[in-house]
Amino acid sequence: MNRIQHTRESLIAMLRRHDVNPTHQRIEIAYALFGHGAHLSADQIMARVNGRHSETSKATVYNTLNLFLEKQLIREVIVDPNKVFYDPNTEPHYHLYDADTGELTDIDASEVTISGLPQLPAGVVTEGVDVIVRVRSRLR
Amino acid sequence: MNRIQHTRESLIAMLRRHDVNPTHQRIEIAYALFGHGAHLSADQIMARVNGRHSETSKATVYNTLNLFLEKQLIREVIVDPNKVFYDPNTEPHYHLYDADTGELTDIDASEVTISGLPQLPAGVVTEGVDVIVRVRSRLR
DNA sequence: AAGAGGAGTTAGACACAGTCCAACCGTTGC
DNA sequence: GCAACGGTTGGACTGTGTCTAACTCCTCTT
Repeated sequence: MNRIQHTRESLIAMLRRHDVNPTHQRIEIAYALFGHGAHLSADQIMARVNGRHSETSKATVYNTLNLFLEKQLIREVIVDPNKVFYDPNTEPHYHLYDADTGELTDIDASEVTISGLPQLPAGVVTEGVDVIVRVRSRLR
Repeated sequence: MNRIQHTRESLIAMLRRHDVNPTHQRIEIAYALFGHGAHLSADQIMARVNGRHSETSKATVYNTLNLFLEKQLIREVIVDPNKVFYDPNTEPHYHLYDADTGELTDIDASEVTISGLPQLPAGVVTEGVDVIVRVRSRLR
């Protein structure tokens, strides 16, 4: 996995490239998301951003995440009924979800091929194909 | 698509086969789910069951859906961040989700092949593979 | 027939993710 | 200095889903 080193400057440049005004809070949130390549939920991001003292409000976190989504900086991963994960990796790839630990891992798309998907009706545009491999680690 | 005709008796038999005590409410909910082959959310099921007069409480609907899940009568489909769909079809198959209409359609699994999924770590058991083709019908 | 017991159901309170809104803040331009 | 505007904020609000303690219904026993 190619982990990129993100400096404050490279993050700002990235925001600018995606037409996002780099404010203090947005840089903090971008740092939380891109700093570690992990998949985080909104509340985990809040916790990271407000680590020492509370600095950024819940509204801003949600506003920013939705802005990042819109501007295609990040991706939404819907695997758990009670929280959405945000994925800093926008390259096409798939996911492995462990329902017991709640951990979400990437699967490289280049290794996987899907064939035989049906023709879509006219006027319909594909947004993407999500593949989620669901596993359990704990015995039951 | 093979649509099966469900009589009250066949539903009761089905519940029994899956080790579920067939009470009045459970039969009603099973009827709502299996009567039409559609994917419904909990509130849609509530609306169907309580069509004329309110008969079944929210708690019972959720209890029953979770019981059905546990007993493998139905499957959960997580595609929308703010509601879970319940799928009466437990055969392996995939889904097409239209984010604009909120409609969820089946894709026959026999036509689709996925190859190249990575080896899983030891002690981890695959629960299933979800494939969701996300589309938009509305122009933006 | 009466009562005990257990499974199932219920209303309503609750938990929690996410949205909305109106007030506020900070920067820029004049 | 001050207007304007984008961004942020707390707090109220919404909607799914869970919890709980009381209640109903059915069956079994005597």
